[in-house]
Amino acid sequence: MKEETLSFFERVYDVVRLIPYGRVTSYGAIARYLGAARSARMVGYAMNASHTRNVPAHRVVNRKGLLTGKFHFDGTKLMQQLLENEGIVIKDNQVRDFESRFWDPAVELNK
DNA sequence: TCAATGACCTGCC
DNA sequence: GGGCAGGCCATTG
Repeated sequence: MKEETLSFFERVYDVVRLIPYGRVTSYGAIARYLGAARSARMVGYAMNASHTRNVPAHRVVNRKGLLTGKFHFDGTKLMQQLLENEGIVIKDNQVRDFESRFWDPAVELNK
């Protein structure tokens, strides 16, 4: 396997894996939870490498609830199908009731 | 080592 | 209210 020195990616993967079923979070939320709110871009970049890891990146969307990374999946509809499979409604590549489905690790994990 | 990129976010016009 | 640009941090070439 690969133990590339506990990089930020591992932290992101860990949080993403903790996302409950039927819930979604944003890059900024994870970044903020990791203490790098200004590194939201890094979170997205980490997901780019998530392909080599068992990480449900489809549960991670941008601040607007838009499936920005759907293009990076095997199929553009794969991400949407995965979310819908979890009970999440997708409208125009956007998560419906995103605020209701939003899962903030900084709050849920700190509870 | 330096430079450029990146599935973003916030602020300003 | 909507659209545009810049900034930040880490990884890779």
